[in-house]
Formats: sequence, C-alpha cells, structure tokens
Amino acid sequence: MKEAYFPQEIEKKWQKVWEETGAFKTPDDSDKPKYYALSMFPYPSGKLHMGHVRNYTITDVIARFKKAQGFNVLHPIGWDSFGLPAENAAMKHGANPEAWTDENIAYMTKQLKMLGLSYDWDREVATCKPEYYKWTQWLFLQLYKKGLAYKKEAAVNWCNDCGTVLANEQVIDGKCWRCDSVVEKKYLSQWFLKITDYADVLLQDLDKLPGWGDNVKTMQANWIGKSHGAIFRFPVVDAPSGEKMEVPVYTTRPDTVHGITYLVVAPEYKDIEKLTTPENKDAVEAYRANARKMSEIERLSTDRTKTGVPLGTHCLNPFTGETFPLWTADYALVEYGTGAVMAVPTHDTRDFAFAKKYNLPLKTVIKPADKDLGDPQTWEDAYVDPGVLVNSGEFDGMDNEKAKKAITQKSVDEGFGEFKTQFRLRDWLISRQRYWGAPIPVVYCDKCGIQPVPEDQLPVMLPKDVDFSVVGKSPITTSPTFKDTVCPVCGGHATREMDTMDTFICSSWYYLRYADARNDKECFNKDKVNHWLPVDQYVGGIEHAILHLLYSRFFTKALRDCGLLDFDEPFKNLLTQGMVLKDGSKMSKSKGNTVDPDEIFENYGADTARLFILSDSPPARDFDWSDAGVEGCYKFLNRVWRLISTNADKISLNIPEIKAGDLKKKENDDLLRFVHISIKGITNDISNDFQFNTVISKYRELTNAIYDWQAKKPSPDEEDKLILSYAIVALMKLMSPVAVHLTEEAWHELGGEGSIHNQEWLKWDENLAKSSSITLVVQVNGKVKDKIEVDEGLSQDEMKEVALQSEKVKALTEGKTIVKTIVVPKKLVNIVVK
RNA sequence: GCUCCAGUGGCGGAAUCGGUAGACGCGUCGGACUUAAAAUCCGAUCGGGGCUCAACCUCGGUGCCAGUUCAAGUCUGGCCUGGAGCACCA
Repeated sequence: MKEAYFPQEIEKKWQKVWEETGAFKTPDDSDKPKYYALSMFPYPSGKLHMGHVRNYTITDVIARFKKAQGFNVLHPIGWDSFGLPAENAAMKHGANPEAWTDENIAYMTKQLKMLGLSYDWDREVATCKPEYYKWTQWLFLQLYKKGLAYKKEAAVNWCNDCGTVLANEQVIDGKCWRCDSVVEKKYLSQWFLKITDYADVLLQDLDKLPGWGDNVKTMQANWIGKSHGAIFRFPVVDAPSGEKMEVPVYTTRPDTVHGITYLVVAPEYKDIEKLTTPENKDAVEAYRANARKMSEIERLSTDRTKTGVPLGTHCLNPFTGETFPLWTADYALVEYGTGAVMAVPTHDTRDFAFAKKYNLPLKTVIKPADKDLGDPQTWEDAYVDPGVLVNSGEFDGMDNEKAKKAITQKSVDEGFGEFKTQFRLRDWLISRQRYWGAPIPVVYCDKCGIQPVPEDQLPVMLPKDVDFSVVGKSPITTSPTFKDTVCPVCGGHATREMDTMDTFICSSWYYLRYADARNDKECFNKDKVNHWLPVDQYVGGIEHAILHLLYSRFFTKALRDCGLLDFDEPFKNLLTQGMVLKDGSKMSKSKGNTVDPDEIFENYGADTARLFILSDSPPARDFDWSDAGVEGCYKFLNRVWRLISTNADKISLNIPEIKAGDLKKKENDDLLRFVHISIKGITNDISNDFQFNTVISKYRELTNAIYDWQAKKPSPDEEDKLILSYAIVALMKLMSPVAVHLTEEAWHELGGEGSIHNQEWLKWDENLAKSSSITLVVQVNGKVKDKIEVDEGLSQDEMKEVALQSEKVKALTEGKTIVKTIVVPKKLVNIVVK
C-alpha cells in the first residue's frame, strides 16, 4: 500500500470500476425495505456550482448510509432541461437549444461522476426528450379531462425581456424571477391549472408533513392565504341606468359593518362603467387609464399615497338604512375577493388614510371595553384592536369576535350576505410564449373549437424547422409545418396551440417517472409508483419552498384523483439545505466569488470536496466556503490515509467480533469503548436530521484517539494488533459514505472482498458505548465545585457520600446547613446549603 | 405591518431529558524536526482578578430585561438585532 495519498489516481480508478460493475443499480424487486433518496434535479446550465455539490453530496451520503443499513435504495438523477436559458443561448449563438442542452448535460454528467455519486444512471430522465414530454402532455390531457386545465382571458403577468407570461409564483417583488425585469399586466387568453380547487387540502395536508421544516410549511400556508370572513351584497340606490344592481364585497371584519362610510371598487371592476354617473365618467376613465399604465411595483407599493375618484353612485347599508358613496381606487385589487371593498376608515388603516385624504366621514363602531376613544377626527390612525361594539344598533356592547358571527348570521337570515372562506392562492397560469418547452397538446378547430390532441398522437413534437433569430415572438410560430393540422373530431382545418408549458409542470412529476423511467407504454406503472413513493428524503434549496414544492404537491393530489396513484403527498421528509457563501455573500458569477468544483476535484480530489462541504455547518444552515477549510479537510484525509497505510502490515480484516471484557489491557479496552461510542454517535447524528458536521468531528475524534493509542505502542503484541485492526476497520466503514474513494481503495489494499460500499453498517454494543468510569460532577448551590472519577455502578447514596467527602465541598459546607441534596444518577450531585 | 428562523470565543460551530458551556475544526501564538523551507508532530488559546511565575484559586460569561427551578444556552413572558418569506389580500 502506497504511503502517500493520491486522490486523483484512486478516484478515477474506482469510478471506472463502479461504472463497469453497475455498482449502484437499483432493482425494483427486493426483499429489503425500500428507501427513496432524492435531490432536486438540476437545470443543465453548463457547469456544476458548489450549491449542486452540497445538495448532491448530502443526498448521496444519506443514500449510502441507508443502503448500508439494509435498505433497497432508489437514488436517481435527471435533468430539468426545458427552459429559457437554452433558448436564449440558441438565439445568441444561432445554435439549436437541443444541442446546447445536450452538451451541458454531457459535461455535468461527467462532473457528477467525478464527485463519486451513487446514482442509478439507468433511470436518468431529461424533461426535454420526447420520451419524457410525451407523458407531460399526456398528464396535461388527464387534467383537462378532469376539468383541472382550462383556458380563460385574464389579466396576466407579462415579462417583456423573456417575451412571455409568468405564473403568480414567478413574480418576485413585481419583477420576473428569472431576469429581474419589471413585470407588466396584459390581457390574454391563456391556459390555467385549477390549483385553487386544492387550496384547502394543500393547506390542511401540511399537517401530514412532520418531516418538513416549519419555515417551508408557513411559507406555503401564507402563500395559500386562507382567511375567514363574509360576503355582503349592497344594493345600489341610484344606478344611472335605473336597473337594479348590487355590489358584493368580501370582508374579514363583518363586525365593523355599521361603520361603513364609503365603498371602493378596483379600477378594473367589471361593472364599473354601469356604476358611474355621466358627470363622473371622464374623471373615472382618466383614473382607470392611468392605473392601466402603472407597473405592478408602483401600483402595489404600500407607501404610495392612496388615490381614487368617486363614481357618483351610492349603495344602501341594510344594517343601518344609511347610504354611502362608491369610489374607485387602485388599492382595491380586482383579483382578490369580489374586487370591491367596504371601507370602514375608523377600523382599517388603509381606509383611514384614504378617508383622511378625501375628507370622508368617520364613524366609530368598536372601542376598548374600559375606555372611550374620543372623536375619530383627532386620531392618528385607525383602531384595529379587539373591543366591544358601539353605534351598531342591536349589537352594541357585544364582543367584536362574537359580533363577526352574529352580524354575518343576520345577513344570511335576511338574504344579503353569507359566510365566506377566501384564499389568496390563484390558479396556475401555465402558457408560455416560448419554444423550448413541451407543446400544449390542443388544437383549435374552425368548427369544433378547442380540441385535445388524441392520446395516440402524442407526443406533439417540437418543430425543428424554426428560426431562432426572430424578435418579439416565439420561434415556434416561424415553423412552416407546425401550425396547420386537422381537427381530430371533424377532420377539418385546425391550428395548433403555439404556446408551450411552464417548465414547472415538467418538474412537478419527474420524481414519479424515476420509479419507472423506461416505460414507453405508460407515464409510469401504478404499482411501481405506489411501491417507491413517497420520496423518503427530498433534499434541495429553500428557493423552491413555494414554486416547485407547492406545484408538486398539487400534481400528486390531482393525479391521485385521476386514479394514477394512491398517496397524498409526494415528499415525506424535506431537507432544505442552506446556501453556499463565500466571504459572507452567496456565490455568484456577478460577484466573482465563485469556486469551480473542477478545480477542487483536480487539486484535492472529490473526497476532500465531499468531506469539506459537509463539515463546517449543519445542512440546513448557510455554509461559508473557505480555502483554509478545504486545505484542512485534505490534511485530515491524508492523516487518515497515513494511519491506514503505515499500519497496513498490522491490520487484518479477518478478526473476530470483540466483546466486553475480551481485552486485558485497559488502554485497549478504552479504545474499544471509544469505537463503540463513535459508532453510536455517528449513527445517531446521521439519523437525527443528518448532522454531518458533528459526524465529521467524530471521525476526527476517532482518528485522534487511534493516533494517541498508537503513540503508546512502539511494539504491539497480538491483542494490540487486534484492537488496532478493529478500530481502523471501523473508522473506514464509518467514513465510507463520505470518503467514498479513499475507503474503497484502502479496503481493497487491505485485501477486502468486494466493495466496502456493500458492507453492513456497524452496530454498537450499548454496554461498550460508554467509558469505563464516569466523572461525577459535584455542585454546591448549582455551581460546579468538583469533579470526581467514580465507578459507574455507584448507588445514589454512595454518590452522595463521595460528594460529601470532597475536600472542596467540605470547605464550602462547613458551619452551614445542608438543606437538600439532589442526585442525578451516573452524573451529578448538587448540595444545597444555607 | 404580519409570519417563520436565528443570535454561544477572533471565525465555522458543539452541547438527547433543564445537569461539567465552548466538543471538533479554522485562525493565531509558542515549540520539536530541518542548513532552510514544505510536510509532519507537540503545546497554548472566553474575559476579569489573585499569587514573583506556574500549577492553582476566584469571580463573571451563551443578544437584553424579568420569571420558573436545587440547577437555564436549553423552559415561560417581554424586548433588541439580523436573515428569510408574504404584503394596499380588505
């Protein structure tokens, strides 16, 4: 065995062996229990970054650990390979997005293999391949049949730079999630998925996910945004046309209904023209035109002063018999609730600001039980805290929480209102005016209207005869062969849908395809999917907390309702890894603080990269990259290698199991115990939230312990060699999920059969997983005063006796009364004196 | 504004149940080996005070203020700071 550690040599060698022997292939049928470990699949952007390295290393170590523990582990990988960057690159270089994507996949595949990841490559998928997107299209058709996919004209988010619409979830602070340019509103006819049908169950089922972090669950809950309130319908008393009209509002504060002094409708409100008097028409029109021009960011900015104009008409408040004026103001949102808001300026801060500006009346209807609030004209802001009702007729004196129910109930009884649960979540807009995506499989027949493409005609292939140099429209529209087709119903002329699907659809079901990746008859076999799913451990970035994870949960539920699978949630446990930082900020090309994984592989080897990326922080926290840290890990692997190689002649792999009491010498017994302590600690740390940072510190402790032991043994005898072999083999096995190449090479060099990665995980003996004596901590009045080495078999009375014998305790208790003595078995004695 | 997460040495971080605060590493300092360097190895490293120095002794210390307890980094209440998410959502 070579004395020096040459990672580059070792790593290449074993990667080749593993590939040739199919070391990581997963059979579908096995006697072992299944375990599905999954990383969020990458977009093939060109090269791996350190975030990928962290993500895939974490999942790989989990997969290997579970395999060693006796599970049949599914650990697949694939490519989220549709999307804009490929198309943009194609436009820039005149290349084909497919060629660009394939090249990137090839390069990144090479890098993944260099990292020594234990993937079953036979299950690899790429969402841009017809054999995959055929099924994406097929699934769309199933949702269409179920009424979950529909087309409608709507105000949608439009990104000019990307030349396409975006889903709500893809607009971040009014800007495009991908290119950061300001999003505009457009009115277009687009395809939507009815995720709102599942709003309630998506919220409720978060409770079925104890293996998810609270941060992700609350983010989803906030996004879904469930609220309870009431709908009130207010009759219009002076509609210009004379017709009978009413304006419904949604409110979460029905208790304040007696305090309404005006009502606001959104500028886009559908009946706004019919509610405007001829005298106010010009002003209202001007206001609406201005609102249309404004960007989302401007419009939604909360610190903008509120503006609005009166419509000239009035509604009746059936609770009071009073009438109040109608206004339009852009602080009312057309998409939420009914698009109209009842305004109670005394008890809503936004209404308060608006009423102050336009001098609208204020009427107090809630006050604290124990004091008066005075004239609302003198207030700084609205009163929004709980209280009792005033100026509210029969409800005066009622607690406002109770009044919410009572008042709504009255509106129900009298037929102008109802209880209402409202969600913030909107339907998922999936049309994209882009080329590099899965074509939406529908056609528009001149006679029969919208028709789904028959399943036996799938996939609707992306046309290749397109011009990528076009500006301002999707390249797909330039294909001379794609657009015209025949109607599947009447056989007449029809045109194809030119839009493609949001790539988040492709990634909403890929984890299902891995269960049956090569099936060309079905999207997946139901039994196989039911066997492998749900994913036991999903690992990925927090940036997908809403987008991908919410969409995937929706897909799973929708496909369950289509009868394609039998479970409710796709991901049982979720680990959201932190970001990889350098110098305190996220690694990014624009900041120029990136570290290229290739360089690390080349200079230190993949084992060092794997060890380091797990070492310094727990997986869920951000990880600060430091060059010194990499160096430190490299040194540690050298130290481990040296320990093995310099002792190679003394180590035997064929040693009997050592039991408690087998070893005569104390230092040997101590080392044996430390090995068991390490096995226990490492196993628990991995099992308990994958605390790899402490796992690695325990590798170091065990290594240090073996070195320390060795320093006392210039000429080891048979028992010494036995325990040395035992300790070193244990270290290798414990390190094998992380330092995958080093341990494999050492195993082989020491004459091991097969692969170390097929060895069983070590078990510890509870009797040995503790040191031979314990340190008794002696406290006086809760402060540590002494530490005494004692035999662990001591009874509580004996412990107390030992503690009282301590010189230090004697000094402190002399002349005082011992009030109480607390004894914690095997640990501590606390003496309370006065 | 609402919601969630976090706050421990010079730094990353450790500390099953409330029971030795600072594991392990990085950095720094000192030393061994060497002609020298690299590599390697050994030692020190929370702060204040006491003793001529050391061992040692002693006091304080986990963002702040209270509380519960024999005992609080850990539990409870109230704040402060940082990060993330949502946000004119009625």
